[in-house]
Amino acid sequence: MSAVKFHITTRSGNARTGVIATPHGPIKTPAFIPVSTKATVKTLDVHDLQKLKAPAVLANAYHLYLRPGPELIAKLGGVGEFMGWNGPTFTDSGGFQVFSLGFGLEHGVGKVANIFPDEDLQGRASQTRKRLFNIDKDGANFVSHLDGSKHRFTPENSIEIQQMLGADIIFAFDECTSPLHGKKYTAEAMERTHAWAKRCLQAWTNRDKQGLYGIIQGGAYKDLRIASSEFICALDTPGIAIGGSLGKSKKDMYEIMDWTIPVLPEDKPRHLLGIGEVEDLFGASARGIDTFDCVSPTRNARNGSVYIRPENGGTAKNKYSINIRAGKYSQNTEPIDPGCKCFTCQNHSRAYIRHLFVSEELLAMRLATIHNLHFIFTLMAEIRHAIQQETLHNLADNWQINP
RNA sequence: UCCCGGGUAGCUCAAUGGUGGAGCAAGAAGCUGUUAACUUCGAGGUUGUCGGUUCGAAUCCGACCCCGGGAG
Repeated sequence: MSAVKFHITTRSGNARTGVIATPHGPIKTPAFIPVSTKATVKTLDVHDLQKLKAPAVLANAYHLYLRPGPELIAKLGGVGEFMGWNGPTFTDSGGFQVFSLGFGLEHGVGKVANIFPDEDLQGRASQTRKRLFNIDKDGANFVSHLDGSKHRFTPENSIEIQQMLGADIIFAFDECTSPLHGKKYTAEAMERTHAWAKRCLQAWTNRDKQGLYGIIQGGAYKDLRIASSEFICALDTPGIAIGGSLGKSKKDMYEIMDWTIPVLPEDKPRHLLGIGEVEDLFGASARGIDTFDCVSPTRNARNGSVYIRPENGGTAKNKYSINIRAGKYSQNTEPIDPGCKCFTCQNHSRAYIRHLFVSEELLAMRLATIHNLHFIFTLMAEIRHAIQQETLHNLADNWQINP
């Protein structure tokens, strides 16, 4: 008996709408899942999340393992119960931290294009910091970023931790690579991820309560992506995630999706890890992605970057957000995004939000987070509606996007 | 009126004869499975004014202006 079931409700081209049934309720797809790394969507409480109609939240095994510990969370009823959230929950495996606190920390890079296409590892040498994770064949040793204590993750204990955390959807322990990794290393990491995925499948015993997603790797290499897709799909997990490096540009990212998605079975939910920005949500939904998670809306909100529709004052370079700290908003009485129905825009001006940011008032981050998540959830609802109406291209045109 | 101290970036202050700096503020950019209320960057100056000494003055000298404190 599978804990996670998916059925498609409509199709339009490669895009589809559907419902993922979880033990804590349904998720209408395509859906954006906000990140609640340490069992909180930063600055918000669960009442906010309910009012915003967050479809689910995604917490993190590495962070919750270090603090407060999976035993405690298990004892207190699992991560959802612990944080007072009664909707669906996901946990990430800690695989991303193997990368972000290992290679990523050492070289100052992420999984997507935050470098110039011709920049290489040499050019990044000045940004090196000491890595906290060291990977090996069977897992990864790491030192806690909190207190320097030594720990080890393996596929088996990642799954065990995630079973203790008790989220509805859990992810295989994988190795994420960066756009800076060459094909040889990316292939090694992929093979390791495949071996680990089999071990995760073995270790996954709580099948009637939690659904496991396998994770496809392969970087920006077509043959690797296809091979990885075939391998992971053959494991027959309840869901499939696309992880790893998504290249050095949005074009690369879409290319990777175009290689990968045709290999995937129609009847399983597809999660795109760590994406997205506004354009990405269109492009990936149009290609048949069902769920996303990303820190971008919440982190950007806390850093003063708030989302707007393109007609409301964006620049050619940045059509979908403004920097609300900018001096030019000091007397601006409009809401962040005119027409937005969120609490923040219904009640407060750009001038006030700017003042709160400039004054380093905590409310700034909360109001901005409410806005950005409302914006993204509204966008996802529009995308679902457009898929149902077969008008996704019109919607994209309205948003000045070529997905 | 006299005495003392001071006047350098928006603010608080360094620099004691040898190319005027810092912190904060202000400005801009960035952030994609959160080590992130984070990171990066640029700009900003006739050193109160006028004169003098000196190869060279924020620095020494004189006058004046302004601020603070004290005396009468």
